[in-house]
Amino acid sequence: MSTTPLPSKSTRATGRVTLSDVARAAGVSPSTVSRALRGERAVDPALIERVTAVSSMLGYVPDPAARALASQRSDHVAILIPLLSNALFVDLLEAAQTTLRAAGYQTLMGVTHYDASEEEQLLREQLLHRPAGLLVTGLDHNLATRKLMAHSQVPCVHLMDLPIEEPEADICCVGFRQTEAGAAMTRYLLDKGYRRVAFAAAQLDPRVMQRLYGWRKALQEAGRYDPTLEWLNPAPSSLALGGVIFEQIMQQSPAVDAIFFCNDDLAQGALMAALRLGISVPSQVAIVGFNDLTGSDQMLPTLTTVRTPRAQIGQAAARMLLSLMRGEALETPQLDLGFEIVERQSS
Amino acid sequence: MSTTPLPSKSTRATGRVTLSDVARAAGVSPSTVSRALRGERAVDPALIERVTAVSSMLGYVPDPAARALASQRSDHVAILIPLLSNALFVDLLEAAQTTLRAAGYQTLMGVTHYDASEEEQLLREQLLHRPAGLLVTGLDHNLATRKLMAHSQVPCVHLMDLPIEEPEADICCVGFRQTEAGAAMTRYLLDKGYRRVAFAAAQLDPRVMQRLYGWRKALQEAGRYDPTLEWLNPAPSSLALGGVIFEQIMQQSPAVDAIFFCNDDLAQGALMAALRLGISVPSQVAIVGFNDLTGSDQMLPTLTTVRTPRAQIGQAAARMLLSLMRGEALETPQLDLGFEIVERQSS
DNA sequence: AATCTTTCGGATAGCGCTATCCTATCGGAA
DNA sequence: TTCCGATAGGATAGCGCTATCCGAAAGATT
Repeated sequence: MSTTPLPSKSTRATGRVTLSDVARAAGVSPSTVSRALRGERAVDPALIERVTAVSSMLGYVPDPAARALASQRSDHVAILIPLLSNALFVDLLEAAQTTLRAAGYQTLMGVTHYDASEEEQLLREQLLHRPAGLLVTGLDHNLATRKLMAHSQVPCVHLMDLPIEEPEADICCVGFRQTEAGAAMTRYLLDKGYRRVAFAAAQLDPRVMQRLYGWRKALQEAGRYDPTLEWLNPAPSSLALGGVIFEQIMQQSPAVDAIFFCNDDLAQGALMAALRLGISVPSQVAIVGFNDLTGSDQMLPTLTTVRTPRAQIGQAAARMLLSLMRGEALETPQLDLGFEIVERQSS
Repeated sequence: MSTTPLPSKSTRATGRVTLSDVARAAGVSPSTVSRALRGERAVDPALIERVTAVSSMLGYVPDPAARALASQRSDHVAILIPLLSNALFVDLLEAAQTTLRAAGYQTLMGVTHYDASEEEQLLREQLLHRPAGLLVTGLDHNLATRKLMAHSQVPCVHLMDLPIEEPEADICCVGFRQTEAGAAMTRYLLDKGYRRVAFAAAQLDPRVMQRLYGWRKALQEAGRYDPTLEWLNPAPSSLALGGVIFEQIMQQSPAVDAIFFCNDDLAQGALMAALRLGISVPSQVAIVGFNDLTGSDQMLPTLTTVRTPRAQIGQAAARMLLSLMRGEALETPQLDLGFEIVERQSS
């Protein structure tokens, strides 16, 4: 007998502690280790303890790739958001990721840039990794995307939006009623005595449009709707654009006494423009925004806005997804986290 | 013979088009398909063409999990950044991710919150997925993290920072000289005639400290250094904090005629505070920032700042990493992308 | 012409884990 | 007591791919 028992055929050893190592050391079969560690089926508590002990003693860590290959499910959760340049989505992302990570999942982020076909392509790429779950922003997706989601059988939670119609049982989402929020802010302004309340928007994604509908509804109900009060710009939202839109409105509709911007960045830009132009806010014109983004409480005057529970939405959606992935039934498939009007100096 | 040739033992069929399917259809061996599709070794061009054709006809897509398991390398690239609440890092992330995605890699993002042990833990989790590459912010990491990186053998590029000493051949990074940038901005202010130039900082990460050193050096060279001009606050950076710090400085050191904030968010907060307090910028005191973040050109007055090439850094780092992952030698392992002083109204 | 290299396709053993089937054991019902 | 279903551990065949080893053919060398 030589020192080398077998030629060993240059086996591709990786030096990793494997499940079989644990099984051997614990004197049980690989199946048992696998089941004990995952809490699958019923395993003798004493065995579970022994396996756990041996496993941590050997420093065993399951290989996600092997697990994914064998089970056809990875430990990834895919998340699709429109932009990273909007703090709203970044907050959503961070909250969701933190929650998912604590549960042992890795986040695969995709940025769609509000482009339906880019969204489709991103989803396709993400599905290759057989994610255990899916978080997507909004309820509007092209047909191919919806088919991919349905066909993949991956549990999915939608962010930010709720179905406009009555609850559909088969769709899970966490958000708030954008239309209500738009209407509520508008009513607040009307209640404060403003009579010509303009609505200024950019980006024009579905949620912005819903806020617009809310504004329209509130004005119509008050008998104060006027189409010339709508200022819609499809360009991406930014502070600079807010300033530009503000100047336009002031020039072309001097009778406007309040402007409801669909997002705080536009409103902040408008506030800066007002300072620059020497237009007094709110005495000459009130300015309000949406989302309560960073800095809105630092403006001069401070900005009245709608506070939206982004972090809570991200976290709640992640939790809901975790439930779905565990196969649990949801008590509330459509979760409305509400909003809050934050009154500050600009109105 | 019945219609079922074999009991088939309920084989775990997944319905997926596999590499073997392609091999069979193309009349070659699996090895050849694998090699042809990956461009590995030398394969007859005619065969490559046939394999490619068959593969796309069948709609074959390689399974990343199987690939990762067999090759011990996934198609993930891990990226570690300190925060998502700072637009700087979000820009970095987006640029890197876009570049990596175009090359077929998925990004695994980790947010360290400037916490060394959280960084270590995140890296550990990411390394489980055997990433093909690694992007990390900064050059400062705790020992365990550095060991993990070295031990893992994963190609790594560092972001934002360059080694202070002369180039070290074995470390790859893309960034600019923070110290130089700090000194350059300070010299700019001195050249403009400002005499008591304060430095105000928060967060105090290594890059902020280097800017501080640059400021010190420039002041010392001009014979104007005074320790009471340093305003260092370890709290997280924010607009609100910028306002607070500004008020403090104005109260306690009224002779200061210029303030160099280590980041634009602080400077923006200071500008808003100045408006609120009726302090005129720059005639009473100049305010300058760093990074040229969104909104700095919209302030009143517009903010003088240092423009840093974040998107370019993210992209260049991703490209560098792609080279490393291909095993190519780098011509410039330490890439200095410079900075630019943007003079606006606030100074 | 004979030998030595390269070059390039094929065969196949894993990579580390889970799903599935089997089997032994143990109560409780008949 | 006998039988049956439930319970829980074990054995093992893949999951889909790549790394490695082979070997035949073609070119290079003497």
